[in-house]
Amino acid sequence: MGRLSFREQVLRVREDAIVHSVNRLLAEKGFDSMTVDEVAADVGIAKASLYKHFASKEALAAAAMVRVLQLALATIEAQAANSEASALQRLQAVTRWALEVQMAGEMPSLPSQNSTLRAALIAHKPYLDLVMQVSEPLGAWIVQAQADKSLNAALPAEVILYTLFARACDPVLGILKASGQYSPQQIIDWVMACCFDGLAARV
Amino acid sequence: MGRLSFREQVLRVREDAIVHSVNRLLAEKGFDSMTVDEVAADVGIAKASLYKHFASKEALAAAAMVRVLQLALATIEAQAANSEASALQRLQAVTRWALEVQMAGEMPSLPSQNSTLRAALIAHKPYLDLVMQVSEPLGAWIVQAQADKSLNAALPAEVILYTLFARACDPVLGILKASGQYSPQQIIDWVMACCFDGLAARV
DNA sequence: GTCTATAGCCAGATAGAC
DNA sequence: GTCTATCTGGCTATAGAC
Repeated sequence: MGRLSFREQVLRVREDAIVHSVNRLLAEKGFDSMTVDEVAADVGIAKASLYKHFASKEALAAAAMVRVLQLALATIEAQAANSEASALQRLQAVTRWALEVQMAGEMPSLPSQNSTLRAALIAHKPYLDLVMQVSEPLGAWIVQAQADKSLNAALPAEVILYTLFARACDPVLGILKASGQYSPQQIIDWVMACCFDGLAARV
Repeated sequence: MGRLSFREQVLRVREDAIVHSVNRLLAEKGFDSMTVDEVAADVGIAKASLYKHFASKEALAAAAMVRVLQLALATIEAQAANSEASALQRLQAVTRWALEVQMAGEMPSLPSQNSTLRAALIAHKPYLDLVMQVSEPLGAWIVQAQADKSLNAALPAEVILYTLFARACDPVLGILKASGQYSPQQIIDWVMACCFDGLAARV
């Protein structure tokens, strides 16, 4: 990609700041409770200026999702480059990364039930492309881990993939974090254990 | 409890119809996307009449939660009466019941992030009491199952309890159901396996 | 208690000057 | 592109007749 002009760099930095605020507010309050006024106040610009950068509240949410998916993709690529790790270890590393992001209050949570938001997301090509790019290597590792008998082969790969996505937003983390009794690391270890080892005892 | 007058019975039936509609709409659209107009239309009465029965939208949601918690309590009591079952089997039976309710589109899902709703719920004594009444026997069974080594004893009972509550609203069910590829029974079996056996293969 | 009609408010989006 | 000020629609909640 070519060099950006000064004006374009300024634009880029401002939009990054906006997306970062949206990300945090989505993680904290959720899409429905987050207001565009709050986003503007958090960034420190006028609401009308926000709308010069993003066409709608849904577009803001989509940008936040794109950002976190890009980070996920980077994590996945780092795991792919680690030739030491098994498929299961790679899946666990990516899952742990997602839990750490959520624990840090930076995992945007979108209501799967809001239909206008869903429509906006599936119409947003960068988002869809990234979902594909993320799902592909994860799906391959799942199949591989089932083949080497480290993942439950009785489950369709699809079910495992969806479960991993769902655990990235697992509300249990927020509840345990809010209780204030345990360290973030401890909480993540327990949620990882619930996910991969299950609640039932292992013999 | 004494007999109800005819008027009181009519009132009761109408309120049951309201709560049932709220329950379904909460499961389908979530609290924020559900409107009081929709509830009124679904019940077939005027919105103003709704407000004669329930003081606010939050009160409607609380009533729906109370209803589902009462059903959960009945399921728990049925399991407690079943002297054949082990603690783990009882927990699994209750979890399966919750998944079946969700699969039937009747598990109300409330956003944990909406603060006004949270405030209304914790101020609603019948709701809080039922949460306690449900948590108590479940907690006891968890401790018992950890003692007899059928549940993972390395996890705090609290973590397991919260995880079971979270799985009752697991979005994975909705995604798999929406794909239309699998039978409800099949989906529930898979989600149960993910929850209790974990994603990793058992040796 | 039920209805119709409406108040009141809030949040998403825009107009138009600079 | 940024701002202030405003529009607009939708939603919760209520007034008031019957």
